[in-house]
Amino acid sequence: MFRGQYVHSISDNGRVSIPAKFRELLNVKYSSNTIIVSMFENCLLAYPKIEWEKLESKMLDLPSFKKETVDFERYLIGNASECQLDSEGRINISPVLRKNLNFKKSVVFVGILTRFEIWDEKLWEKNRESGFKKFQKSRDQIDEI
Amino acid sequence: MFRGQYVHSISDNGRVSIPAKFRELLNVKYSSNTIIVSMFENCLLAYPKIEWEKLESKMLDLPSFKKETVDFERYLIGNASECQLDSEGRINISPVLRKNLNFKKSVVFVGILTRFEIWDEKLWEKNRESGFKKFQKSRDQIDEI
DNA sequence: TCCTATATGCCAAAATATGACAAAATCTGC
DNA sequence: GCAGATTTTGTCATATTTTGGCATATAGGA
Repeated sequence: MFRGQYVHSISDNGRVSIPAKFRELLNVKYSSNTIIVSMFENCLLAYPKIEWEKLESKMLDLPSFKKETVDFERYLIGNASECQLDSEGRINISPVLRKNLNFKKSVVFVGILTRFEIWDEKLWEKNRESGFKKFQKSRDQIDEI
Repeated sequence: MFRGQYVHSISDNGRVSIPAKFRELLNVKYSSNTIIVSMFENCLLAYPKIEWEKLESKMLDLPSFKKETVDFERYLIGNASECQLDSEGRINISPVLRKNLNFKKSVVFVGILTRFEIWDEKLWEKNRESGFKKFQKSRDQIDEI
């Protein structure tokens, strides 16, 4: 499972290396070094290809011209890109995504079970306080655990 | 699958190159460099020929005198045109379509699984905020995922 | 038929992505 | 705390993609 936080720097042309722990998981558990990166709220969202394809196959069954489908897919698929890790475990993040999320010098990788997020470091730091508050609030909503 | 966003500039006479990633998919998966381009909401909608034909055959099954069918088909089929990519992977967009959609300097290609959209960049940027809101809303509607 | 506007083909420059290598930084076991 | 191993980062060369320019072809309108 993806877990924990790692801060990495990102080069001028958008290259950034995936944490070694995450790479190992991709190798061992998913036997693949392909991930799909898309946008979410204020951060990138990355899935191992197999996990992502589960999502896509569900989307293919949706009525393709219905407004909700289009809005959903235009955002989630329209911002997605497939990345192969290179020989040193790096990926490229497209100019569009970097611009949207205001990626500057460093980014934070946040592991979340079957996926991980990528945040601009500054924004991540800024949200730390409110993140804690949101966590406190969420505790009361989550009855299943 | 078509995924992600690419910004390309469009020449004065309406020539624009299809993103390399999309071209590769056309080659590898569809073994064809023919696409069908039609109009959609504020943007163009493009399908590989095979996908377009699937769509057409589904339409043939619709009740052909029903008002919704006629309205739907008249718009989607009536605006469609077939394009071959040239040797550098470019297509031409007719003056009529460019005028309708107000295509100026740059356009954005948005991959959506079996098809892709083409937007005027300015308009796409203007809609980014509301696009995110629509995505947030649609998440609640799409309970399969 | 000729003229104009648009479409097409070809070439090459500019911009961008990719791959390989090595230096720097960090982690690990002792 | 140290030595060796691993990980992360920076740099440069190369390949690919995108763009612009120009010449030619084609079609439609006067």
